[in-house]
Amino acid sequence: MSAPAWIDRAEAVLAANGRKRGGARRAVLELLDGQTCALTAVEIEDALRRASSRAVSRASVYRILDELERLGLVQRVETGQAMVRYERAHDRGEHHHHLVCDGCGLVMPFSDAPLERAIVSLSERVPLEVSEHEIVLHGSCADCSGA
Amino acid sequence: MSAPAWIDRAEAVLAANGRKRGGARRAVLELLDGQTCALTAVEIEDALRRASSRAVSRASVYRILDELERLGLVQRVETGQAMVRYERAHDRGEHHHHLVCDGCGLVMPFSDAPLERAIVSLSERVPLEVSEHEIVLHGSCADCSGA
DNA sequence: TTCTATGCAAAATCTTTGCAATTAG
DNA sequence: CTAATTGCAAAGATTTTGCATAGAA
Repeated sequence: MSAPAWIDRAEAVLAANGRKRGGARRAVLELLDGQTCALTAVEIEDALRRASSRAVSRASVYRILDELERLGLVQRVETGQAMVRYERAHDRGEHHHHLVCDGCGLVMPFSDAPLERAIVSLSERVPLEVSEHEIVLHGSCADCSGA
Repeated sequence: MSAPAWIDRAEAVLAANGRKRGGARRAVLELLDGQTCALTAVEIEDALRRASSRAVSRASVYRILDELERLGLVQRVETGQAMVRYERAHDRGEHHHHLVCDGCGLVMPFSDAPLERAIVSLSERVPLEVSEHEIVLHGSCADCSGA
């Protein structure tokens, strides 16, 4: 899948921008590289603290995420849950969006080719030079619908 | 357009839920009814303070928006600009999404039938009982692209 | 009267900054 | 040695809550 390892590309981009390596950022990159969906800054901090990897201060998590976002290495995901979520920027081709259960807060990824085509087509007819798009479907997951 | 006046429907729903009328909420409803796109809580507060209408405290604006949202009368819009935006819930048929200029923060509405069809179709194939969906296209507006 | 609506100010959250110490190149 | 990286604590910004008063039914 991410053969050219996203994490390697990230390090390359960082180096190209005159950045030096740091343990905190490395830990964040490794964590994000292993995720299948978006995490909040707090979830990232907690995961790093627990997962033995290496604890990283809250402020650093924010600073690192902010920087990675500006460099296009991670993408913000607004799920309408008060906290912003971040995830690895997708390599061309793999691209997903999110399903959010308003009952329990569960966030799941999904992707749909027809939808992507509709977006691409639309992007050319709109008064904005589109660079990104985000789609979030809200509803009730199986567990919450049943309960 | 909104012949059955959204504002009247809102008052009806509120009454049906045992709510009493209040000047602050009325002012918020009137303001939202006249908007073509989403506003933040602060923008709403400022608009009311200036527009002579009636000043409403920040806390009340939040409480009112929160309540209107739970009753399905207004919809939250996450534009990735730190503050949540709110707008009148759309009557069936008219339904729009948002274009956000990451350069200047401009937010514009747009709608696209093919995209809506793709969403509806997709909603039936997803592991979530979908009740809402939100689409945000990010990019650079004419002014910002030129400059 | 009784329950809702509001304002004000304090509190809670999430995020950003300032500063000093550390570390990569 | 110089500039980037981090942690910690303080500061900011946005949103929520507690409490007392005013208002609608």
